[in-house]
Amino acid sequence: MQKWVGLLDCNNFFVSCERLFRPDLKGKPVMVLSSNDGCVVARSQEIKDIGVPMGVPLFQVKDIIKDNNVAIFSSHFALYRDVSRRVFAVLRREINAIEQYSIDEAFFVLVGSAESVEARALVLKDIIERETGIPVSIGVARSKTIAKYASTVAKKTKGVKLLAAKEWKSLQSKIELREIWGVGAKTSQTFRKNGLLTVADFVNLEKRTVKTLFGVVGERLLSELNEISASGLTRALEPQKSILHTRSFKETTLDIEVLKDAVSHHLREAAEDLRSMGFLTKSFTVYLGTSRHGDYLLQGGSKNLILLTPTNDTFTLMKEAMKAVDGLYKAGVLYKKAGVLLTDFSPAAGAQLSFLEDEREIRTKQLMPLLDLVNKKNGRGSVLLGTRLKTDEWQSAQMKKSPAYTTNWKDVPTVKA
DNA sequence: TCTGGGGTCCTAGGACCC
DNA sequence: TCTGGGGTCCTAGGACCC
Repeated sequence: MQKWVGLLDCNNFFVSCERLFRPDLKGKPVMVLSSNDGCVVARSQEIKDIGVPMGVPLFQVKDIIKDNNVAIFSSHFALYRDVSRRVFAVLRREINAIEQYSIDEAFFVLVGSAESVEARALVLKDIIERETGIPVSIGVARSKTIAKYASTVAKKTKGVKLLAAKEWKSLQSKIELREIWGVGAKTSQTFRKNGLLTVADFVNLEKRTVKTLFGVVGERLLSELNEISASGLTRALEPQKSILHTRSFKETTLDIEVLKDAVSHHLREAAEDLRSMGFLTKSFTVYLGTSRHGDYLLQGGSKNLILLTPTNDTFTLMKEAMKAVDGLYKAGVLYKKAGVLLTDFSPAAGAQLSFLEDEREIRTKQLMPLLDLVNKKNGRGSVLLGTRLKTDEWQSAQMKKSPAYTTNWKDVPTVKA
């Protein structure tokens, strides 16, 4: 029995989510923008065909939008996460072990002959599309990296592609290394310097040579491209290792109070995520950033804070975070971004009690679950800890956001008969 | 005028130790 | 006069991904 790796990939995922509730946009050009409506982060097939690249700033494609009557949406993550959850719930029901790799992709294992596995993949695609309304593609091969490539072929053909040894070998001299998952701009440049352009060039190298020139990453890539799986579905079982909350501001700011407002907002949300995952954090980082474009490029900074006792208590974290902002802040610098990164997790259940914990800490600790419950019921941010400025100076601009069709009762569509 | 946010893994280099 | 080297642990930052 042969063991295969499948990769399920949702087509133009954010666009497909928006189209679920706007069926009139099927077959029409649609884009989804990043926060602040800054760049294009998802494109319908029609937009890709016009030649709009991924990640391009919105202002550079204004004319194209006008000329082609493009429908535009601000990104709406609550909606995408909810649709994602539905898609992978169906996949999980059909295939017991899956490794969700991103909001719109998951790996899984299939066992059997090439013919039977391909037939199974076609059925899976059909079931998911029928039950969720989201179009998907499936790539199948003997390793994740090849399955990933197969899924790009699938998108251009009937939606499912199984790449077995013979066909894969015949393709190798036609596939550039840059097209391979894990080979970015930097790595492909290094490859080129060594005279390696295609997959065929690379897989013909000695294992020892690859290790010397390209390290463990290169070595792993070599075996993956030689149909020897270098990583199983291990990540499926491993807990998340960090939580990052950050956002660019609408406008730059000189004001430390605005920065504190933003940092405390991100910290509240990150701590809420942490609690919902059942973790404590022992180490976290506060970032203040400047614009990536302009005079203050290197003026930002970050501070890593190590806690005496692991915690998920918003108050305890907040105190430290505000001190960190005081330490990082430089007067006269135009800030454009702030964020919080939580790391070094441990399970909240059965955590050691600290003798240093005072009365207040114990009381607020009991408050946290209640706070999360209220916010879950009434929407994030309905009850807040700490002060909150009246300013929305640091918030992001979202001009084109779709209604919260699936995550907020007031936006649920009604059917009229 | 206008350029995202949320992740993972790896590596180089400093601090420290014997 | 002579002035090690190897190990570990940690962190910041790079590279990559969607």
